[in-house]
Amino acid sequence: MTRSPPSKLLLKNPLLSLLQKCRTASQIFQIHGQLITTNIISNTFAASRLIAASVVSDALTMDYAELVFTQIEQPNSFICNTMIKGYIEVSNPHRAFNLYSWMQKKGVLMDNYTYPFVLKACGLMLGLQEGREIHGEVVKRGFELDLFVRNGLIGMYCRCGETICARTLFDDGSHQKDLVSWNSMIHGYVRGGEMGEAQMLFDEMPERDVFSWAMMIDGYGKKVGDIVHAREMFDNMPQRDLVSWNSMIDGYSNVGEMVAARRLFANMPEKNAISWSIMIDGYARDGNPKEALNLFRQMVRQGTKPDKVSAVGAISACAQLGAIDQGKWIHIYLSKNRITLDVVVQTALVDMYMKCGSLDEARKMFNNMSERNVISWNVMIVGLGVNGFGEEALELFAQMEMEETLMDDLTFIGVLTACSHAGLVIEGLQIFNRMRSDYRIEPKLEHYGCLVDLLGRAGKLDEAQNVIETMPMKPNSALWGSLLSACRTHRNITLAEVSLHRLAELKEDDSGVYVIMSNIYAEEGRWDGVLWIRKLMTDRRMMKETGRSVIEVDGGVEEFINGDGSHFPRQERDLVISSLSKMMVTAI
DNA sequence: TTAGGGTTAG
Repeated sequence: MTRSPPSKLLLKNPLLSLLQKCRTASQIFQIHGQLITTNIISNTFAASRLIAASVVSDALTMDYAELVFTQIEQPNSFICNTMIKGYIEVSNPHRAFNLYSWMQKKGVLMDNYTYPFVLKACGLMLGLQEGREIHGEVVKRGFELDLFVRNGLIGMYCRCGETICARTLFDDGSHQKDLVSWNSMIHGYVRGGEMGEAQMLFDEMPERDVFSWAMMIDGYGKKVGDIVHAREMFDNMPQRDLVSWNSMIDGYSNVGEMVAARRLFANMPEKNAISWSIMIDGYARDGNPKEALNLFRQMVRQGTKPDKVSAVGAISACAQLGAIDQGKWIHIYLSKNRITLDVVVQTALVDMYMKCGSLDEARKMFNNMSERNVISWNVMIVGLGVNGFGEEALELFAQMEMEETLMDDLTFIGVLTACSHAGLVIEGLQIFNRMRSDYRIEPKLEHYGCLVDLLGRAGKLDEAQNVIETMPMKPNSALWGSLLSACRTHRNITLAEVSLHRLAELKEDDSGVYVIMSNIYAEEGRWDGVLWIRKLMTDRRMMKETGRSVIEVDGGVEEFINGDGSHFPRQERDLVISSLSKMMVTAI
């Protein structure tokens, strides 16, 4: 390919003007073909247009742009800038930065467009060191006078948490500032939860736009949970846009105020998929998966196309409810509507299938994943563990080791839980001991909890007690509770009483704890103990927590509450129970 | 001679 200046003829070339209007992949393919046939592609300007069109198009991946890019012998700055921008858009800041380094190596001159892009890439990959080097380069080449570049620098420092460096640039009076400079700086403070600083700048700034307001609402609502100030901002905002409504609703949802969130959601002038996602996720997190699913169904009915995020919320609601049919329905819906099943959605599906007990589906999904992150592995290991497939969980853990996949503390909670459910005491102990030495992960309270559970279930009660008493941090009620349960299984009254005593000291002796203790006494025929506990519970007016369960009935979710006979006529219910009991007896 | 920087959800 040769480099040639664009002739007047080329500028007017209908193919190139058409390219700017192209949005679909097939349109771009067609023009690409014609550019090759006519050899117009050998012109750098024409190739730039093609790259720009493919980067802008939603239908094409960066792979396609890369394909065109690699065929250009001497890419100019424009082409490189467009590629860097494309990489940022598809959240691949590392490739963006690599291309910048490549430009340096090849001697492609950076211009005032290159720096804002590549600085954003540095901010996104938290590459402070790289950002600093570029800052030096910018100063050396005199680009710090460019407002876009300066704002790029401020943004980069803010993203990397260096608000002080950013502020120095911001406060430098010898250069002009604009609304974006102010907003970038405020955003930096908001990210770090420094709402006082953010507020001061907000009050000082000469003009504000919807960005400024939305950031403050988000900062107060989500970052620091100060819902009162967030609402004040929202109420004072001159012209609310969709984003500010979403931010405010998200703020409420974040602090668990779902009633207030729902009220705003109902009153908002227009909704998008994000508004629905916030509510679905909010309900799912707030322990109301039933309502999360209702909203998801409503969203589909009302014609808002769910995206990946809203689907993940709904899938996790299904997982909480064990609503396998609806989970499958969402899975099919996503495939039918060509919504990409990325690693997050796939992981949510694996988790859902696991929690619903469909292990084969979960395995199939996991095995077919082209990309896995640490969460995907964790979900699989935990799922196998709690479903009693401890050995398989250990195999996966070994596979992770072999593939040198990054592990985190949840991985160890998963694998230790798996060992404990499967009675793999020696394996569990070995893994626990290797946490610090081999993986540099400091065992937390939860890991000690797993260890106590592992030993307790295996009947090694003294060793479990020893762990609790010698561990480096203060044991919590879950640990003593776990030991108490183990004492019940292995009939150890003395240690059970010690555990109960410790739980009482921690003021965590709720009704559940006493019910277990009472059962232990009863199983040993210690009726004096049973009476003592019963009296204690009555004196303290302790109530047993109401038992609840949910099942799927004809595509809906039904909740059953212990003692509430309103669902079925009593006779019918008794009939079902007795036939189920018979089936179970026959099965055994 | 094509383009640019600052908000929202896992």
